[in-house]
Amino acid sequence: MRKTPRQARSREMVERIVSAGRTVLVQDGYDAFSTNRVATAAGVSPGSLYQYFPDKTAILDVVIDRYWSEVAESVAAALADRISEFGPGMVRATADALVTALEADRAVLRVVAEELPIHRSRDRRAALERRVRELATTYLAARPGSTTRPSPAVAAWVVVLAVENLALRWVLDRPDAVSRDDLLDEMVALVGGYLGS
Amino acid sequence: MRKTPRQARSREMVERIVSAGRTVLVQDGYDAFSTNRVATAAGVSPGSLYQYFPDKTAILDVVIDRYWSEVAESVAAALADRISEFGPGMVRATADALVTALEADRAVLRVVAEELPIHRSRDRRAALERRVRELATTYLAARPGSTTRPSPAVAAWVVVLAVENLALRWVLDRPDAVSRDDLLDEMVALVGGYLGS
Amino acid sequence: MRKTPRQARSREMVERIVSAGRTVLVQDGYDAFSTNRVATAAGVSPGSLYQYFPDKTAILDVVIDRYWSEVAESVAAALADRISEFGPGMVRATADALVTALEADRAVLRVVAEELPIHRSRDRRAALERRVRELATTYLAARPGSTTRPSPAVAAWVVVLAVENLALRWVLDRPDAVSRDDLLDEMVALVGGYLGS
Amino acid sequence: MRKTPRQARSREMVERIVSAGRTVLVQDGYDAFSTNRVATAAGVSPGSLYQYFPDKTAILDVVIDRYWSEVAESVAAALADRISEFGPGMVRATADALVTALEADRAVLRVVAEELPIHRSRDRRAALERRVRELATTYLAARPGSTTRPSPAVAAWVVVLAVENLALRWVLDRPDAVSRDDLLDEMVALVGGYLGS
DNA sequence: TATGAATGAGCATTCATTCAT
DNA sequence: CATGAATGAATGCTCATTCAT
Repeated sequence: MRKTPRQARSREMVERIVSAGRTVLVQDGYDAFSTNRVATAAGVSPGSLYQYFPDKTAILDVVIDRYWSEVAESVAAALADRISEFGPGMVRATADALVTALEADRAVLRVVAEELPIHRSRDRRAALERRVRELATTYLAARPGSTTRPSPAVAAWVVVLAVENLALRWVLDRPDAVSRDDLLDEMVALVGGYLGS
Repeated sequence: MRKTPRQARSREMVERIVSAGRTVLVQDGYDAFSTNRVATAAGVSPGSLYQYFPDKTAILDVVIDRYWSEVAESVAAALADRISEFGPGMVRATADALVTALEADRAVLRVVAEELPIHRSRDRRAALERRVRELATTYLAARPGSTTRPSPAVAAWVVVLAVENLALRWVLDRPDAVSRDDLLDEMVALVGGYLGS
Repeated sequence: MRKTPRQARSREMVERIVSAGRTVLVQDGYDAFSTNRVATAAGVSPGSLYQYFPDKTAILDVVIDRYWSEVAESVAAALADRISEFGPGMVRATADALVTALEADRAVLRVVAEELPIHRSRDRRAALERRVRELATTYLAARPGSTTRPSPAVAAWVVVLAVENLALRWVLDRPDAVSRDDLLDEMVALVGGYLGS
Repeated sequence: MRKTPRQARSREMVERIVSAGRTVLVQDGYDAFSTNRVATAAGVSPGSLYQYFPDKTAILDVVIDRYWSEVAESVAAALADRISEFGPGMVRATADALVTALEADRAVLRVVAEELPIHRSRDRRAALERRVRELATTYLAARPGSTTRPSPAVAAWVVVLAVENLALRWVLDRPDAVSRDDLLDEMVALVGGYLGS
């Protein structure tokens, strides 16, 4: 008698493996992220990994995907929430959501953003940026005092990248001179000054 | 009669090895950066590598160092050149120097900035950022219309990171929507707006 | 239906590897005792060695252990068998057992006793000596005509070392002047004369 | 102007190299006895070693030879000195000389007798043994109460090996239970008892 | 002779992947 | 499906020896 349909058991296994992968990554670092270690942590045999993932990197990719998806979800939600409310409140709320999301799992962030080669995260980060950029472009095109220069697309590119990287570096480096509030203030000032609000 | 003094022959070998390291890195990627491959590319035996470098990472470190040193030198020189000339000209010239320097060897940049585990470049990039940030802090503290908020240190942190990352991403991603001139224009606008010029 | 239980397969592999190790040691010498060569001789891949042994020396240790264990077992058994029977019969029987045990695998003895750095065998030989010495000490303390000089401990030290080395050298060097019977006769005379029987 | 004839300079170099070899062996151990290390210690280049020695082992052989030669010289001298004086005095004096000689350079003995494979010393030790054995055989054949059993040759083989190994092990292991005087006493007793003096 | 840079075969070990059970 | 023993190519590195200078 089968307790769970095949589909569900698959999901369970994938879940176990990904979760073990995350644990190994966080606790032992990227260099220790070996198939044997992940299999052991997942309580399965090395061979079983290959029933659910084509190779080692596929497991890692899911772990990374998951992290950036969560960040993207939070940020997009915050931005969408405030998109109609023109002005600095929206910038601050979005930046706040981003910092909060990045900080939610600093253990993973540390590995993903410092130990891994960047290209492992590239697609996911690009997706996050594109998503936010599109919302921002739309917003910029629609806002009342919209001028012709910079074009909404270019301005969105600039703003999104600047804010994203400032947030990332702040979370990773925790510079003494800059408090969380300072960070948000400066981001608002940066964006505000640039867009000439 | 000695054709080449000993010192020079050493330098030659180091040069050959580092250059081969660069080639391997660019052509075969970070994962293929093995001592045997570097030795083959350099046309020397594996053992010879160890006459000039203590281990594999030392070779890689020189390749990386070399890249970031060139970037740092260009940017610091451009900034120092224009530091007395307050205003947008300085920002544009510095950003221009940075983009030019980053573009000088895109093949290496691609590997160094995307394939390598980030911590391999971190110290070098941190040094570059610190150097520019210190110049910027000094400049900001000295400029005529200096206000109290944001503090020079914080403002320098924001400006340097924002400009650096924008430049880096532009060189790496070459976004269709943003021309080189657009990029420089936007950087000037971003910094100018922020600092309230 | 499982043909061989897991345990047995493990033992089989260990056996194959140790046996191949012995072969390599005997046929190619200690210097050629490399993991690759042992693996080839065992008909397994180099990686498989490490499923059963932590490193190269562990394989060698088992080969050495095995040899000395067999010798120790034979000698201790012979000695224990005759320990109650005071006098020359015991000495002869024990020495005989020792010579027989050493001769059982002269090929291994040659390598173990002459090619290996001595410290590789030291613990095992020391254990063998200690074991026999303790039996001898007990015997000497208990025997009827026990005198005070030499003390049983000292006398046992002398006797065990002298007999062991004579046997070892005889087996290794096979001196023309000394037949097997000569050897045993002389050992009995040596020990008998010393202990003043 | 040549200060020293070629022959003499050769001797000097050989001396330097052998002496450096001894130093490396004693201070760094057998595993560190590499040509580079010996060359450095001798203050010459690795290549120069090969002008005086065919290969690495030849250097080591001289170091070992030298040690055993000194031991052989002392023991043979002591034995020759007392050979006419029949009885225990001779045994004691010879054994004493042996122990003294072995102890004269325990640093070398430690390496030669514990770290090196025995076969490296074999020929030299065999020569020492043969030399002493011949003297002993002659002595035994000539001594007044000479019996037919054991034959002088066999008796000499037994006595020389037993005494040599007892001395060696005592110097190396320094057993608590056996003082230097004990050792000599026991040797005299062992030999005396055996030869029926 | 003396040099010492260069050699390169060889080593012990790892680990993603496979496949017979 | 799950297993896990077995694989074997590949790794970083060493060091006795050579040979052009």
